[in-house]
Amino acid sequence: MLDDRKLAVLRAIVEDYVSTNEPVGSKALVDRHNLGVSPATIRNDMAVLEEQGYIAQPHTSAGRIPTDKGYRLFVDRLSTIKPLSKAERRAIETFLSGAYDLDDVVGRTVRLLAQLTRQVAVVQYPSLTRSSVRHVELVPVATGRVLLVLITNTGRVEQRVIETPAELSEESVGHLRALLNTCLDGLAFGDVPGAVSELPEQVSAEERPVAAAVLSVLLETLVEKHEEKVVFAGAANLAAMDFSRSLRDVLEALEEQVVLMRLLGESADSSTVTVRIGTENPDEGLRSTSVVAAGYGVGDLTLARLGVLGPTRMDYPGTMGAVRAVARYVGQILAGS
Amino acid sequence: MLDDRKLAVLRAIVEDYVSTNEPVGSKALVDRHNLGVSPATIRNDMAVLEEQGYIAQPHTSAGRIPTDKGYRLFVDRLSTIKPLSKAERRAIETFLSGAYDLDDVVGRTVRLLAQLTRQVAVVQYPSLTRSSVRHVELVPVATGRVLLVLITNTGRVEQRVIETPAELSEESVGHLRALLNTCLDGLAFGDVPGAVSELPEQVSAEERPVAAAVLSVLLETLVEKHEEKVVFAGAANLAAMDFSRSLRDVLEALEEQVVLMRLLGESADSSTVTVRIGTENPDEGLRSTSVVAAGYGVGDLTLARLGVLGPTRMDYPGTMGAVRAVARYVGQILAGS
DNA sequence: ACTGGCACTCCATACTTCCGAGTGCCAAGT
DNA sequence: ACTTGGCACTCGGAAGTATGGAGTGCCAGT
Repeated sequence: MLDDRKLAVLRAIVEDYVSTNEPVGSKALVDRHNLGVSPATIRNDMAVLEEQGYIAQPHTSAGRIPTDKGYRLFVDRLSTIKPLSKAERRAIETFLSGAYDLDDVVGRTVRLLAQLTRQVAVVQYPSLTRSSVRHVELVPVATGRVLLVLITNTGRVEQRVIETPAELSEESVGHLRALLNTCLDGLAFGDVPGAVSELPEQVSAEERPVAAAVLSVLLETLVEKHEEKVVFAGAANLAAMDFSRSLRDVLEALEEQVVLMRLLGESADSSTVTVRIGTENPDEGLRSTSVVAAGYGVGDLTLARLGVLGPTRMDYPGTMGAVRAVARYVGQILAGS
Repeated sequence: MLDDRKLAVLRAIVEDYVSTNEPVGSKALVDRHNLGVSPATIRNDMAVLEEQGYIAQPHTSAGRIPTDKGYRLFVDRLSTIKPLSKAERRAIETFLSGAYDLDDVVGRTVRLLAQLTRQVAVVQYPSLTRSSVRHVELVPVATGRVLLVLITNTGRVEQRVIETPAELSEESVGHLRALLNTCLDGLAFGDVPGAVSELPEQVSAEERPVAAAVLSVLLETLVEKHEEKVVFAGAANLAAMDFSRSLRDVLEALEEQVVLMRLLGESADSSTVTVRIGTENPDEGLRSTSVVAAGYGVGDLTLARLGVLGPTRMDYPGTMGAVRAVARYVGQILAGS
């Protein structure tokens, strides 16, 4: 169907169009890439490619630009992920190694990725559900109020204020805290509900209503925070891009947590880089953008995802390289802290 | 210098220009506002206003638009803050009252304000320096590592991992924790350094190096977090605005924490609404924007600031009303939680 | 199967024209 | 001393009109 030369032509069109942002014609192609044939031949190939839907012309008598389908083929078969330069790797390392808590790691990562790719970077906080309990803390903050602090093995800290139905003595709190920790320490979050269900029987009758309140909030936290936290950076880079849809739509989409979540996609198991191109994107308003994403985590465990959003006209090999590299480094940082 | 009618003319020009976004001419003025005079008279007044620098014409033979100086006069003397409608007040209340922790309060507030004003909203987290200690928690997370959690009276939680120089027994941690809390509980952050300096003498010799490490990190946290946290929302609304400077500059400025901080300005004592117009703004790149800001806090205590950023061509009375109302409600919410 | 030639299309750009809103100024009116 | 109507003038923006060039499709020739 598509012989080698036609594929080469498609690759050349993608590369040229990405770098120049102008529809590329047959003559320009033979000039810049030394295919050993004449423009006329290329034109025939281009006609075929167009018929198959890989490229299109904005107007009659203009050059061709790749379609989403064209980019897809390019990403799948015609390109290889471009590794970062030494300098870039070093930059990542120095930039990320200074972080001192999870917020800081995520913040630095998202800014780094935005700067590296000159696009919009999106980073998801390590998932609660895939984390495990490192410590539970109960702190009385006022009469009738207790603060629940939940610390995960990834360094994430969640807090919730609990209204206790009954007055609570200092030692009851201590007792409950000890109980919770012995019961939950090291437990994966997914296993917490099961473990928790047996707890109320282990406390005295008078503490039981309080314990119940605490536990219900604890479970609620696990569920609610299941809708994960996502941050982005590099919106300024959007201004330099040119969308067919208005910039406003894209900005709006970015401010919706839910959309951001969907955007990164459900985690593929490993740390492979996934690409979603234009209309492959589920969200209206992001139909003229592409997303390059990867999972990151410690060891084999994928904790969350991060990625980059840009125009479909994007340097895929370079972006994929940056995303992959950053994902790996973040994993290392998390493992080390 | 400027008689009443000239002021009325200026007010009319500002109002018309804000609502139509087109330079306003003498004829349009007399039509829309019933000043009892002829266009020619208005022209004379406009000539004076222009000479004084309150208005300008984009090109010869175009209508006039207000200058920054003109807006300034308008805000100071020609307008009154517009109170919100019943519906808007109710919307604020229902939207904010569902919040369950500080992050949530701030997040809801910033989105609310952006939606209400259709501009970019900026909210600063309650300042640490003006807060006081509600509780200090020490949690051993691994051998040689302790997590320091700091809870403020505003519900803010800070955490830091501390590398302890020596191994630390469970009871040492408990001891240190108790010591810290009795010493610091309820203390304003500004007073913490003084109180802390006497602590090392109260611990046994073997615990002293650990205590020193903990204390140094504690103080460091206070200092570092002095650079406050600021969030913004509503960037999508920027797209609808028209800047003389490029949108990119504005977006870039917004992503700089430092700039955002400066943008809200040093806190005026009370909750009065302050306005900074165009070139009054310290930052390059925000020279064509105006900022409407106010402090918020509990009772008389101003904890932080929040505000709105938009084009100089802005509905000042309405925006000031929204900012003032939201600031008050947030104060109430914080006081109640 | 490839190539050179050729007629054709059509977008961008630049140049012109033209209209009207708006101005400044002046002399006359109150 | 203001205010007003009149008038000539300016200038930006819209609409219309070339013009050129890049690119195409097709065809006949190698």
